[in-house]
Amino acid sequence: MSHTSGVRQARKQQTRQALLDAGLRLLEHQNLSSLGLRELTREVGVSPAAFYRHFPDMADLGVALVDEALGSLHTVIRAVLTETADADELIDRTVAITAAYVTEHRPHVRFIARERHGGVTAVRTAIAAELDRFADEVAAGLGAQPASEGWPADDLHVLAELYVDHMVMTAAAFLEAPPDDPAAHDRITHAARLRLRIISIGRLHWLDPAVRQAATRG
Amino acid sequence: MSHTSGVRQARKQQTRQALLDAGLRLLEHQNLSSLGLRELTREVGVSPAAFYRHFPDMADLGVALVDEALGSLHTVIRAVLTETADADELIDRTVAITAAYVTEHRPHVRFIARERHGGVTAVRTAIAAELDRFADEVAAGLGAQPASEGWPADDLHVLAELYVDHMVMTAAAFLEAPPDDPAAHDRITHAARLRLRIISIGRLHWLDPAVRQAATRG
DNA sequence: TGTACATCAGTGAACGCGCGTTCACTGATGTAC
DNA sequence: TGTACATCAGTGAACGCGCGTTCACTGATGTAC
Repeated sequence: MSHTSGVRQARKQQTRQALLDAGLRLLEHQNLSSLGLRELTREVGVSPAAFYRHFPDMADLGVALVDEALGSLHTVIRAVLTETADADELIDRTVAITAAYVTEHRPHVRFIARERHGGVTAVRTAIAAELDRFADEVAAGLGAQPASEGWPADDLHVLAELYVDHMVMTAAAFLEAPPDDPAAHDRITHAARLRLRIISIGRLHWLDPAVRQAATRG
Repeated sequence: MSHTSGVRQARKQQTRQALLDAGLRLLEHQNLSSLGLRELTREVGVSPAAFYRHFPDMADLGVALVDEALGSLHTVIRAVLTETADADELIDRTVAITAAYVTEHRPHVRFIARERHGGVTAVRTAIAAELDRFADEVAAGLGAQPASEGWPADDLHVLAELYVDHMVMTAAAFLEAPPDDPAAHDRITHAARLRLRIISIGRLHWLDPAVRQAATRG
């Protein structure tokens, strides 16, 4: 029978984690497609061949990093969506959580932003799949709100994608600012809230014919 | 006196352009940070050393590609903003122009999406600068509209950035779809219009206290 | 128009270097009895 | 508990290869007179 918690397994996991951590460190200033296998194992302090005990290639390590970066966010998103009823509070909490996530997981967020449209197909696909799942969860959350009455499911999903894209956009903005610049932090927070509120208001009046007509007059 | 239109200059420009074109071709499936100098000159059919007659390094070629990809869009943006008064028409034209630009300049758009958050600082900076200029132009256009009365300049700029980011987001969506898939094209067009309309409606009712209060009730 | 000299885009060879992958191996950990 | 064998994460040497950069060069184009 195979053992899953022995000393050997634990040590293997440690090395695997060291590879992921070192990868994230080295990817601060470069793309996954230019990260070298030897460069990575040198950083960790193992022989180049050791890499193959954990990943078949770099793309595979990248996919593991995607999971590490985004996998834990699903429960957070569901919690915020179900616990928060008030729209303004939801916006503030969403922006605050995004800011906190960037502060605490800066290298992970940078990796996602950098590889979302990067040159490694498997990684791009993995990121897109996670973001799609986020959109599904947000769509489910929106669908449960009274304000969504009269919305076609398709359009509700477009709206959910808009919120997700906006979250990513805000995370990227926090990323570009220096980590210890309160003024920049506040500016980005303000902008993110403003944008979310505009979308929220637009959403609420989407089905109001009088409002729609006014909107077309620009 | 230096000659700018001689046979020699023209031939030099041809080689330079061949390097840019080949670069764009090779960057379809990889990042700039992993594009090799020899790989590029091989594709063009010149010796590796010839590269240095045109660019000091790959980052510099990347910056030239940014200019090629985004430089010509400023006049387009200004034209659309000043010529179009009706909001719905502006939305439709913006989406149509975005779709056309992706169709006609697919490799350029892919390059921008890929390197916007990529590992080459000089290129990232150049892209950010161009997008900032777009936002300035959009902000100026919005400021000239009667619907912008009562908006602080800062918030108007946030709104302009939202429109620009949305344009990039839409371009990325067109990019991910197969080039010859009318159904996907229509779906993305519909989603892009819907999102722009929601933002447009939210913008118009931003300063309406009754509407804002309703929005916070979610 | 012709001639003598200057410019300079592109060449081709050479350099040292780090790369990804393979392989037989070692020795600590795990298993069976 | 002790022993004999199996497993397997990590090693270290070796391989062929393509890389970026340099340099003196060539020969077509440009300039001066």
